[in-house]
Amino acid sequence: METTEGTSGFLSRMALNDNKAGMEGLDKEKINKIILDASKGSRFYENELKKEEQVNQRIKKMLLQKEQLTKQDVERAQKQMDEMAADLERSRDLNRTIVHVDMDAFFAAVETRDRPEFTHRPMGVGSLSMLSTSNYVARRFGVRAAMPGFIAKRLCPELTILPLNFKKYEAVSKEVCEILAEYDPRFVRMSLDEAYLDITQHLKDRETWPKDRRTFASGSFLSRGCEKGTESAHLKVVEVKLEQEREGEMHDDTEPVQNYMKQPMPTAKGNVEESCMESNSEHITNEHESQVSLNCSPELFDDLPTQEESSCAELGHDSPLTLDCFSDPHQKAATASVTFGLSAHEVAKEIRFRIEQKTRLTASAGIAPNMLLAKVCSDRKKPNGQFDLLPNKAAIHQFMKELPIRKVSGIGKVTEKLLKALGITTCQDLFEQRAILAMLFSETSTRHFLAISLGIGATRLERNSERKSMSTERTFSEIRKPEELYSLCQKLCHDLAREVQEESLQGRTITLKIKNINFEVKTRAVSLPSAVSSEELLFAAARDLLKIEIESVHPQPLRLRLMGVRLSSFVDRMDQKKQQKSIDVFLNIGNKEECCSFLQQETRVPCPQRAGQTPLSFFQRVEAARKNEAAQHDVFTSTCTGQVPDGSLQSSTVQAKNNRGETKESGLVCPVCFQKQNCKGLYNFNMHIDHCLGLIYSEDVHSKHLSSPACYSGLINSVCCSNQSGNQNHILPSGKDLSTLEAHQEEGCCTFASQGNSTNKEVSESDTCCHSCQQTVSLCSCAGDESAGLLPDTIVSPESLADPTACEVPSMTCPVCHCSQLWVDLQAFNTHLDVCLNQGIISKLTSHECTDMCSPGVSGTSTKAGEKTSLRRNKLVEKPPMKKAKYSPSKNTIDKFFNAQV
DNA sequence: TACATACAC
DNA sequence: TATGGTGTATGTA
Ligand SMILES: Nc1ccn([C@H]2C[C@H](O)[C@@H](COP(=O)(O)OP(=O)(O)OP(=O)(O)O)O2)c(=O)n1
Ligand SMILES: [Mg+2]
Ligand SMILES: [Mg+2]
Ligand SMILES: [Mg+2]
Repeated sequence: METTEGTSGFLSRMALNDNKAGMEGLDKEKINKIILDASKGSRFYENELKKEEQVNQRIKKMLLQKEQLTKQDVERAQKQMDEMAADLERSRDLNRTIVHVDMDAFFAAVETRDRPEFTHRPMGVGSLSMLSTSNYVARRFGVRAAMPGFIAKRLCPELTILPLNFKKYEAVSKEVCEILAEYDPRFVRMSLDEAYLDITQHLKDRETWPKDRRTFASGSFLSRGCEKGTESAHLKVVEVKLEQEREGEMHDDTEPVQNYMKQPMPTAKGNVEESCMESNSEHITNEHESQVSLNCSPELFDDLPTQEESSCAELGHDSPLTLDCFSDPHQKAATASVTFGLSAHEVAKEIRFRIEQKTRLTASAGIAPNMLLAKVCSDRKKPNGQFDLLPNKAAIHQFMKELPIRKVSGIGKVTEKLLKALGITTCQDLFEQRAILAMLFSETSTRHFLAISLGIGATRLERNSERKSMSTERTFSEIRKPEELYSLCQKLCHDLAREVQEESLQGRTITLKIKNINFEVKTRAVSLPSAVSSEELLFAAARDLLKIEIESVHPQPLRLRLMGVRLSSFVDRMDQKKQQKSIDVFLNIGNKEECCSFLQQETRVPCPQRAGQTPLSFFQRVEAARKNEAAQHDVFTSTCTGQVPDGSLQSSTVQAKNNRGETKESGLVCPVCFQKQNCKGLYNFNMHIDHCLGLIYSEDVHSKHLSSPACYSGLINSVCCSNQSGNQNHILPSGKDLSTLEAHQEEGCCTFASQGNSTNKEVSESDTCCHSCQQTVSLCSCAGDESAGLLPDTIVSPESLADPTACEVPSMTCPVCHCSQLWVDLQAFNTHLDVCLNQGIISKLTSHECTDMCSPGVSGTSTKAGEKTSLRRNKLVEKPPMKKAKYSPSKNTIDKFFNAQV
């Protein structure tokens, strides 16, 4: 409060533009007042005030700190910053041409396309509770994304709110991406409606192209897009022949993009006039609006303010145009061809043109030598425009000089306010205050600020990195009954588990998020010793966290308005593969050269060199594996004496001893230790196998559909990982030792410790609990779903079975009925397993897995999975020294987005 | 590792 | 009546 505006700061800070008021919109005062009136007294508002106060405190502290800085401090910092700046300067690369493309009022535009009656009427997309976005007409009234619909309605009673159609947005997005890919196959999608392209190579290629490759038919009518086009009445189809570079033009623009509460008044966009302003003499930028050159939808012909001429003239300046007005606006077949030039500017125009042709939606673009600048540029001439920043230092400097820091991606509401308290508003200020900043902010922030102030950003597009977390959350009307809270929590876990499993992820950290009815948010997290993905284990953890929260306010009820569950700390792709596929390796041990080498390489376990020899039988392979295992860990002391008659079902002749010399009878036969197991159901059987394999039971067992021996993790994993960081053996927690565990197992548990060395009592932490009886971390007890015991989830997609010969399947022995046959192929074996399991569950052993594991350098170039390939490669790309705001939301699923507004 | 904050769309 | 959902980065303890 002391620092900036007075009361109700978060509302009053709105720096609204003045605007044609009246019918055309509202002015800033009115908007502020309406929003304030609508918010005042609400729990939401109270919480906003609270948060704002915290920020103010932070500012206060910061200023205090600033006062105490000595001259020497600052001088020293100045020196360091100058060095850093020089460093950054040296790293500046002006040789790339980056384009940022962003669709205009995206969701709203899609809706408008399909319901043209909203073209000129204020409209928002979402619900009365929350809007995802609004069209440009509505924006004149202050209606914004992330604003609740009911407040939007107060701002603009005429507002129509349309529900979300996420599938449509996805479809459109895909269409756009198809175009973008032609200019840069490695373009980076930042969200459904925007992407970065590096067109440097395209520009070179383009030079050599025949003209017709830059020529496009202008077919049926296009939406003239956003309301900006409202002013452009006359359809002009053009033949653009631009080979020359245009004169630069400087255009200053517009309101900061902000939270709706602080949003400046959206102008009715005087872009047209502005774009005709005389160009800056320093030729800093090129900018150009091309909507005029694009088509309009038919109904636009009726309205027509005519400030267009000047714009046309401007357009003509850089584009020799042939204007061809339609006489009949309803003649859909009218066409003209449009040829675009060779420059980056022309490329962006071409892209936008093609997007509009294809989708009937408009996009804006920014062209600059790096991502940071391109992003700012794309916003500058919105909607339906583009802004072009020349790749030289002078131009950039000029551009940055007046640029409000808030315009930069990554600088948001709070940072803006913090910096404003230091007298920093523009990027130039940011540069000038660098010494102070260095003293008050972290090195990371300081560096970031400095880079921004210099207009230096990433020049290499990094492929979206692998996801780090996945979550589901939901807002609801107050819930306070514990039963309901728990059941909601379970539902969330259910949903999350499904999606996690869809991506074959497993994570170790579960985070519960809650928001109480006062909008106070808390997160509570727990990290497990092993990665999980099942509903049951997620819920077991989340439930415990929730329990703590409920108890913490007891006897008051925990009154929530939101709950969410997140999974993170995913196991590394390779590690996961090891886990999931180790049974493959296990079964193939001694049989596949690659597997052997893999084993040797990863585990330093001596592996018999059997390449080229007769394939081993299943038993031989199992035995070989066991010997390796035993040699390494000296755990499996039992010997396999089992000799199973071919074709025998439920073989009762198998003899196997566990490490205490006990013999078990009846039930399923473990394919690893050959003990017959008395486990009730597959659930326990699976757990036994996992244990037998020596791996921490990592829960796949709960998965719904299916199963695969390929998922039994274990033997290999335990061998592979026991000496690797991240999966070390743990010392048994105090109070427990192996005998405790053994005693426990004596009590009827069918599992036994298989990991670690029994002599020194080292054992995997997870072994301290018995998974079979579901006392692991007490996680499973709540699931109560033992009957659903399934074999582990397959991580293997059906297509990976496409080539059953890739890994030979000689005489496999069914781990369930124990019959041994010469299977025709993998599929036959799997089919047998299905029948045998009689669970309606597909059990698949796949063939590629082994190969995949063995040649980690080879990315899965498989059929349609280009993405997995790129994800892999991503890690090889070195990070640019300069930090850019990283954001990879493309991982959202439709489901999730739907969730967003339901 | 846990948690809160800030930011993006 | 009613103020979202998903994901990443960073600072701090
Ligand atoms: N807080 C937000 C912001 C955006 N979106 C959705 C709706 C938008 O249509 C889409 C794209 O976001 P943009 O920031 O690009 O905004 P628009 O495309 O709607 O408008 P603009 O013309 O300013 O780009 O993402 C959302 O759901 N919630
Ligand atoms: Mg957009
Ligand atoms: Mg966008
Ligand atoms: Mg910003």
